[in-house]
Amino acid sequence: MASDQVNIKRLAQELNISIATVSKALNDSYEISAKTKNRVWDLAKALNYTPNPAASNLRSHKTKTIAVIIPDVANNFFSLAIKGIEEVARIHGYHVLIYQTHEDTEMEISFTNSLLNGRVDGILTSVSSNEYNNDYYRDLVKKVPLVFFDRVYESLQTFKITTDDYESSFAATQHLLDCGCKKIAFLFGLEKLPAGRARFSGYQDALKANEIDFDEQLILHYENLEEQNVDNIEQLFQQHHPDGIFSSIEEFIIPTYLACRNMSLSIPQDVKVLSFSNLSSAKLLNPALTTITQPAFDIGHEAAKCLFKILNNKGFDDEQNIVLKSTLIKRTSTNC
Amino acid sequence: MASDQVNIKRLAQELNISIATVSKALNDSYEISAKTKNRVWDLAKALNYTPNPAASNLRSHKTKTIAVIIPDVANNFFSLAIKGIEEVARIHGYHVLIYQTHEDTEMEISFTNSLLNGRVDGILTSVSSNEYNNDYYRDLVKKVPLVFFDRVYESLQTFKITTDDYESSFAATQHLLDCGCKKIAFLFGLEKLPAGRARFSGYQDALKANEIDFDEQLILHYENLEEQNVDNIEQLFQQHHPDGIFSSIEEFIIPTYLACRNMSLSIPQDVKVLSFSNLSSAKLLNPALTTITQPAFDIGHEAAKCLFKILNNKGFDDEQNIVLKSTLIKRTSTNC
DNA sequence: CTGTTAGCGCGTTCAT
DNA sequence: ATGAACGCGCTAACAG
Repeated sequence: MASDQVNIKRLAQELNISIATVSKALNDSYEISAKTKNRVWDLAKALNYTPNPAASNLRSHKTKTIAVIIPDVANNFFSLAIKGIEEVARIHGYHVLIYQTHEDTEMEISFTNSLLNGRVDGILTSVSSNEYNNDYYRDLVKKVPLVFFDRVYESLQTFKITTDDYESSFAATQHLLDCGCKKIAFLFGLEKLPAGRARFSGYQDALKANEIDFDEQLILHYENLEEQNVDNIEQLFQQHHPDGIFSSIEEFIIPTYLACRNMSLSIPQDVKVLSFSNLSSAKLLNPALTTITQPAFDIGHEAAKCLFKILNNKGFDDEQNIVLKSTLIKRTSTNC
Repeated sequence: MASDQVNIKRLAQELNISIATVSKALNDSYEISAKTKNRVWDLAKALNYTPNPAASNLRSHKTKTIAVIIPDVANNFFSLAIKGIEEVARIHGYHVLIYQTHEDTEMEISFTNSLLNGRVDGILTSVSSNEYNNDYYRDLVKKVPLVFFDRVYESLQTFKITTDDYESSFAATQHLLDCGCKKIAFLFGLEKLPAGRARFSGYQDALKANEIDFDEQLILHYENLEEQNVDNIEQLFQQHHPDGIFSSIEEFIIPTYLACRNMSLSIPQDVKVLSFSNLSSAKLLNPALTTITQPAFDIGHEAAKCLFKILNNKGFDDEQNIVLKSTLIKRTSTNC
């Protein structure tokens, strides 16, 4: 291991000047002569000097690091969002810490708390699926620069980057109706979060706008077990014969396909399927699947930009709420 | 912001004991009385004390942080690997920094260099696609605990976690032959890395074992532009009429599908397709697609475990080379 | 068992 | 324009 770490002390010794001078020179202080600066810079480069981050953090209370807290890295939406975040962070010379909560609220809070002692300059977070921690976050935003993205608590007046869940959900439902669907089932996920509820409202209101009665029976709630979802969907088909499926989360797609296969229902002839999805392989999905795709990368990008705005302005008392647009991607020649 | 950061000094004052005593008590030193320890712990808990990481890093030269350097986060393989890494890190109480190189060698080196000043205790890396930096890494492994995973330099005698690329590629080719293919095209990616070359060798040797002449014309090299790949594949079909496609990287799947669609070739009737892939939505792919799937999560898991073994033993001079098995997942009732 | 002291590497006074 | 001295928060050596 490098026992001969090069630090400003070493530079100072080699140049026969004081540590303070080296420090100032490295920071391009106006009170150092050009000549000295050059000597310092040259040697620093020659010796491959880089400042010790722990030491400068301790002094300056800046870590050049942000944290991203999300439910799951191996999720198309979040991995794309991270990509966006990482890109912005890199431009600002920042480092990015990743934490996944696995939808576990306690883990989420535990991670977050572990970041409050100055480990990071700011946090980007996409909360787990419930609002139990509303009070927690209300306090938290006073302690650390924090930007919520995608999964937010609506009741919190802070920085939030979201998508137009209501509008896109409305449009999606309208699309299914336009395609001739009369009985559209709604596969419900993220029920405890604004995003999930907004998607549900969009669905309901689109039905209303088309003077179609809302039918509680056509609503299916997400279960954590995949087989259970398949069973539930099959049962839904058997009992209520929907001619359209609108899934509010990506996790329902596979169960829907499996259920249809099991029941020999073909898509989109027998039933039209539309789902929220960020599957990178969406192009390959059965061409009958129309999707609503969120701009995951852009959300990460915007969220990070927002955080850096806060970090630079030092003032993070003013709320900001950015809403990005999702895209309805139609897959078939029949447009359904 | 919390200007009233609670530190050991504060604890010491409130308890009327010395800073050193508090420090020792917090670290459960044997030389502190149970009574004092409890007083300290209670107050620490009450005040929500957590040690300042920068300060303890500076002192102890331990950061409780590791870095992961990969080409791209939003890639099914790497996001799963990160998931595995993150899990192991969490168990050890470590933090995880993420960097993506976008296959850019300079960025890769720049990131890596930025980590050599004590920002992290160790690095997990999956190199970009060339061996230009062989010398660089040969020096690097002496400076910092480093584990390579998936994309490695074979010539480096260090810690490497890889998969059985040659064997699985051989098996895949054999599978296509068993399915009746006579002319199998090979879509070549990662050519400059051992993984890519091993996949190619597996293909070649399987042909040889079946006494089929290798035909240079059936090899297609990956281009960065998707449309270009589509064109190339179409041309391949037009000129050489392969009855099987073996893609050594996931990135060829979509172009292959598009080319087949454009040429009205149906899979697997007209042409059998087999590809390396970690697409999470693989289940949904055209059921004609058989895949070789790498244990991405396990690779991350093993790589991280390996790194922690190094960190704990302090001795990272002994090489270690773990090879995990990939899985051939058949999709159709016809097994092709 | 507890306290005093020193220093990790850096940045920031304040003198000179 | 340069340097001496202090302290960020913590740990570890050494006293007592």
